[in-house]
Amino acid sequence: MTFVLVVDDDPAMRRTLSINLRARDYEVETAGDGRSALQVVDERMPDVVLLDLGLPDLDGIAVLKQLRSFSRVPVIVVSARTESDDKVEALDLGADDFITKPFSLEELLARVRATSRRVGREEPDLVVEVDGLRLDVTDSRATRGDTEIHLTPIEWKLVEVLARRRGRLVRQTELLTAVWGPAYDTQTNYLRVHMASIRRKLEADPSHPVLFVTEPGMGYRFAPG
Amino acid sequence: MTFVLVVDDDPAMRRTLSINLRARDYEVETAGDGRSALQVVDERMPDVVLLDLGLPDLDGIAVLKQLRSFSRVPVIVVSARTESDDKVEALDLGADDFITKPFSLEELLARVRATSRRVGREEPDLVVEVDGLRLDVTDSRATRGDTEIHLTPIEWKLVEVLARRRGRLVRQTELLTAVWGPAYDTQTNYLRVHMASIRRKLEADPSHPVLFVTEPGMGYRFAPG
DNA sequence: CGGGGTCTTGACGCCGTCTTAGCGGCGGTT
DNA sequence: AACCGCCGCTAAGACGGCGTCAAGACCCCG
Repeated sequence: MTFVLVVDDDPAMRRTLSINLRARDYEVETAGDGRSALQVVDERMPDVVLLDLGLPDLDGIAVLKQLRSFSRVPVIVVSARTESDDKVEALDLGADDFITKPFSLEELLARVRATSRRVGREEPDLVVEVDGLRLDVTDSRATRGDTEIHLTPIEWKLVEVLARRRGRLVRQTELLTAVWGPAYDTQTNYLRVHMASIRRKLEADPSHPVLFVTEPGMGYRFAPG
Repeated sequence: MTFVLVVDDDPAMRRTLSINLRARDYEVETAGDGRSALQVVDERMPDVVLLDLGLPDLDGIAVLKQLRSFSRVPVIVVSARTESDDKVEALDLGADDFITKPFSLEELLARVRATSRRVGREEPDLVVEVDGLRLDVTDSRATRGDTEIHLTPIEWKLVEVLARRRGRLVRQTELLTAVWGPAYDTQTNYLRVHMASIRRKLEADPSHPVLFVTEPGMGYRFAPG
């Protein structure tokens, strides 16, 4: 059964959606503000989140941003605002879909179906060990032997994207959009600088990298072993 | 580079979308009717399809239905009709997103980004193995036995285009536009030079190529086996 | 208000890649 | 037999990408 989290500050809207979703055999949880929404996502891992942008405490956009920092749950943004800027921002921040009020219930349900259709692949814990170095990506912990190695947020994000496709080439554009957003997909000097510091921390010999390999003109590859 | 197929019966719309998408570094192909759209999807496997519902020959819905019978490519349906029934039908038939005309270009681009990000690299691996030589095109990796072979970006692009149509002839014009853009589609000397270095790296006997065959006056063919 | 860590930005040198031009071989045509 | 188009091949120089460093902006926290 699909588990949906409805985030909206309007109790009537929460109620309407709950009733209708439950009638279609969805399991439903609701949240009236951003903080509790984030909490529910963290604790109960819903399959889909319906996120209203007009929330009392946090801006809906801010909620989305925070949410994406720890979860990849599909998010459908619901908003009264039709400005395309809002849509663009939400979608680029990691929203999976966008629907404007007023909407027909059938359309919403169809979008929920379309979005949750893709759900199912639960990713295993991402841990890599290479001669003494241990990278626990899901926990954001790195150790060599017994000593802890500290990586900055940007470094972790890069390592994460690369580790998720280990062995495969990840293009510069992809790394850039993953960390800085689509607008920065030509700023390759960012990559050069930050990949350098990643190597300084993780490579046995930073001047001759074997873990984080450059593919000139294309991207980088995380190639342990 | 993301490869987008634009399906619309209105030439002006096709043109507008092509120009704007190409300006953002998308590779674009267009189709004016359902049949050619299905053909392009079959032959060239785009990463995203923008599908207009009002087509001359087949109904857009019918196109979507047929398309889903053989491909899982992400489809964004574009339509002038705002009826929620249409949206529901399209989404349930396997469309990944729905956007109504008139739309802002930025929103469309954001939806393309969101869709292609979501689907990620689910494309089946394109791997070719011929007596000791292994070409993994999706990973951009080439090995003979245990030794890694390094290809440059241009070489990979050429190999990729050829491998995608393995066995079939690919015209010079097409290779040239794929790598250097439409403005260079007569610079056949580029092809001569770069095909030479591809052969030097990948062919067992570069002076008697069997994998990358020249079809004089027409183009090249990747013919493994 | 001050300080440590992080990120951005620009400059520089090195090195591999791409471009460009020229030459020779091969085959078809007249 | 001579010519012409097309292709393979080479090599030199132009070009651009990458790593590196350092200075300054920024931000969070005390």
